[in-house]
Amino acid sequence: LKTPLKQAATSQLVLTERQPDCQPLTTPPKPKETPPADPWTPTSNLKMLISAASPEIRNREQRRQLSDSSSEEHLLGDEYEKSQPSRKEKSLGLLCHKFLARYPDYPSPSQKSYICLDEVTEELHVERRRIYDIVNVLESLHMVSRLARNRYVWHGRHNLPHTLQALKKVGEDNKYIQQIQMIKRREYEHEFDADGERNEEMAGCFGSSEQSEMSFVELPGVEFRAASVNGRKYKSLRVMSQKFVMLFLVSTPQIVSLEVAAKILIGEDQLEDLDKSKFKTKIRRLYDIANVLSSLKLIKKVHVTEERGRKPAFKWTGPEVLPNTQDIKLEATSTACSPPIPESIPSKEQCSKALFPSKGKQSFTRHSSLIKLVKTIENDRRKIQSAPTSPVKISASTYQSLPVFPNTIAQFPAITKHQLEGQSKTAEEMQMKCALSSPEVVPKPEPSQQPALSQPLGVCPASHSSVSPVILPHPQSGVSYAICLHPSQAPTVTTYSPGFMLQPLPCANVTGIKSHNSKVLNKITTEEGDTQRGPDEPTRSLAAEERPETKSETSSQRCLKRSQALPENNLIKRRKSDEESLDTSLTFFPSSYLIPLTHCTHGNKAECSNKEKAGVCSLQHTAYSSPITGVIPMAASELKTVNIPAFHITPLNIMLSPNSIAAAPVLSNSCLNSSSTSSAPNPSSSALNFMLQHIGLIPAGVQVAANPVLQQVPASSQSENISHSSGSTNVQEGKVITFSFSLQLSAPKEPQEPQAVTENFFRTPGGPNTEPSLSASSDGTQRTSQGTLYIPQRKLEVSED
DNA sequence: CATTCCCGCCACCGG
DNA sequence: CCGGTGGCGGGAATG
Repeated sequence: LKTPLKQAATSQLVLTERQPDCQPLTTPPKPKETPPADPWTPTSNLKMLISAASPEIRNREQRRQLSDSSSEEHLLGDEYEKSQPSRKEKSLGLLCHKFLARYPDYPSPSQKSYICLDEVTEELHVERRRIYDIVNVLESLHMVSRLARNRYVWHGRHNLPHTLQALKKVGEDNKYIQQIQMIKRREYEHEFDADGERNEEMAGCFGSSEQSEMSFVELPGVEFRAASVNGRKYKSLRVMSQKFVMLFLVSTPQIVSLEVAAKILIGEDQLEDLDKSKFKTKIRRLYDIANVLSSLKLIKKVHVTEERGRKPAFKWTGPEVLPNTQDIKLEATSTACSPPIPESIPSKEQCSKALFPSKGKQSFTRHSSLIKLVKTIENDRRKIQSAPTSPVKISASTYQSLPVFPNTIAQFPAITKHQLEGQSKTAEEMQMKCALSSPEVVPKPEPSQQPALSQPLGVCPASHSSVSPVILPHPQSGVSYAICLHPSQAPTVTTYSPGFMLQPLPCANVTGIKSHNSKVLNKITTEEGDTQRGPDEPTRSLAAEERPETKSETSSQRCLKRSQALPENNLIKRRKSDEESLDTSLTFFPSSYLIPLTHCTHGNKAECSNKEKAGVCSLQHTAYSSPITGVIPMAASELKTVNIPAFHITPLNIMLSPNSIAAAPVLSNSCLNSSSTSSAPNPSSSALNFMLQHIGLIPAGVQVAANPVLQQVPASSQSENISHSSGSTNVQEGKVITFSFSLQLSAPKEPQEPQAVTENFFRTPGGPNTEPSLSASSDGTQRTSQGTLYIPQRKLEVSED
C-alpha cells in the first residue's frame, strides 16, 4: 500500500531535482516561491506562482520547515524520504496546480492546445483517476472540452465569463437562494422541528425530485462533446461542480458552506432523508471540487461561524459576474480573439437562409462577413449530414440548435437526429437555440406566420407542433445562439436544465406576486420540490395583498403557457430518445428572448449603443418583449423611464431569468408606447417587424402584423391580474413581478436581527415594506440576486483560514 | 475526535 | 471483451 506513496514522493523529488531536464511539460509544482527553472511562459509561471502561493502557502511553509532544512543544504540527495510525501504533496489542489501550469490561462484562439490524458498522467505522475477529477471540473467550467477518448481541448479561461454568467443565471432561475434559506432556517429550528409543517414543507419543496435530473449547463460556443459528453449518466461530478459554483454566484455574501452546498446538491434530487452516508459522500466530492476551484482561484476556504460553531465554507474569489448586456459589450470589444462571435452570427444567417432561402440576407449587409460564414455553415451542414463526426465547432453548435425545432428537423433530419441523439444535454442547448430560432421565426413575412411568435410564448410546448413551421426555421437560432455566447447571452440559455426546476419557480413567483394564480403555480413548482416554504410564504404574502388567489388549474396552465419555464422544464428534463419533439417545443420559449439579445449584440450594439439607444433599444426591447408583450399588456410610463437607463440590462435580464419574463413584457410595452408606439399599434407587431427587419428576413419596408394571438394569450392570464391594479400600481407590479424574489426578500427589509429578518421574510405578509423594495428592484440593476441580500445570514462570521 | 480528502475498487460505457 | 471513465466510500492523515 504504502509503496506507491514512496514512489510518488520519490518521483516528486526527482522532478524537482531534474526539472531542468524535464523540459517538456512539467512545471515544477513545488517551487512556488522559487520560480522554477524552466519557464514555459513567463506569464504562466507567474500565474502559477501566484496561484499556488495563496492556497498552499501555508502548506509550503510547513514543508519547508521539514524539507527545506535538508534541501537548503541541498543535501537531500540521498534521503529523499524525509521529504514527506505527506498527503498534501499529493493533494488534488496541488495536482491541479501542476496541471494548470501546463497550459496558458488564455491560449490564443488560433491554436488550440490539446490535452492528452496519458501524457498528463505520466508527466504529473499521478493516477489517472485523479486527472479525471480535475478535468471534470474544468470541463464544467468549459475550460476544457472533451474531444475524444483521452483527448481534451484546452480553452483556458476564455470561456469563464460566459460560463459563470450562464451558471449564475441558472442558479437564479433555480431557486437556489430560497433553498439556501430554507436550509438555514431549518437549522435554526433545530432540525427536528416541532412543526409538522416543516416536514411537509420539505416534502413539498424538494419532494418530487424526479426532475432533479441534473443537467449540464453548456455554452454555445464551446465545442462540447464532440465525442459526446452527453452520455448522460456521467457528469455527476461536472454537474455538481456547476451547481456548486452557482451557489456562490447566487448567494450574496458569496460564501457557501459545505454543509449547505451538500444539502442542496443532495436535496435537489431526493432530498430529505439526509442520509448520513450520502451526505458524507457528497461532502467528500465537494472537497474534491473545491480543491480544483481553489486552484483556479475561484474560491478560497474560509470558516463561517454561525450560531452553532464554525463550519467550513468557501468564499468566491473569482470574477464578479456581470449581469449581462454589459458583459456582452465588454467581451465583444475586449476580446477580439474570441472566435465564437463571428461564428455565431454567421450561423444565424445561414439558418435563416436555410429556412428562407429566397430571402436574402441583404439586410445583413452590415455583416458581409457573416454571409461568408453562412456559406461555410451550409457547407458544414452538408458535411455533417454525411459525416456527422466532423468536429466543426461552430457548425456543430449551429446544427445542434436546429434539432430543437421539429420543423427544423424536418428540414434537416439528419442533423437533428444526430444532435438529439448525440447530445442529451441538448435540451439546454436546444432551449437556447430555440430562443434564437424563435426570433427568427418572427421574420416570417406572412401574417399568419406571425402567430409563430405567439406560439413560442404561450403555445410553445404543446402547440408548437401546431405552430407554423415558420418558427422552426429559426433553427438559425443557432445563430442567435452564437451571439449569446459572445455577449453574455449564453447564460440566457441557461434555462435548460436548471430551468425545469427553476423555471417553475419564476413563474410561480411572478404569478404569485401579480396574480392569485401564482400560488397555484408556486405549488406546482413546489411539487418539484425545490421551493419549500420560503417561496410560498413570501409569495403568498404578496399575493395576499392583492387577494386570495384562486388556484385554478387553468390559471396554472396559463402560467405554464406563458412561462416557458414549465414546459421547458419538463421537456428539458429528459429528452433521451423522444426528446427531439419535446425539446423543440421547449426551445421556443427561450428563443424569443434570446433573439432580442442577438439583435442587440449584432448590429444594435453598434447602432444603438448610444444616442439611439433609447430608440433602438426600445425597439429591441420591444422585440424581446414582443413575445412577452403579449403577456403583459400594460405599459408603464414609469417603467419606461426606468428602463431606458437600464435598458441594456433589462433585455438581458429578461432573457436570462425566467422570472424576468413578466418584467420583460412590461418593459417592452413601455418602450413601445414611448418610442415605437406610433409605428406599431401593438408591441408585438412592432417588435416583430423590427426584429425581422433587423434579421433581414423581411425587407425594411415590409411590416408584418403582430400576431394577435400572442398578445392576447399571454396577456390574458397576466393582464387580468395586473389589470385590477391601478396604472401606477401596475407599473409597480410589473416591477415586482420582475423581481418577485426580491420582493419577498425585501419585505423584511430592514434586517436588524438576522433571525428576526428571517422570520419576517417568511412569515410577514408583504406589508408596507413591499413597495420600497419594489422600487429598489425597479432599478433593475440588481435583479434577482437581490434576494440574496436579504437572506438571513445570521451572524455570519467569516474567518479566513 | 473532527475535518479533509487520498486511494483505488469496481460498475459503466463506448468501442 | 477491453480499456477508459468516474461513482463511491473506507479509512488514513491532519488538525
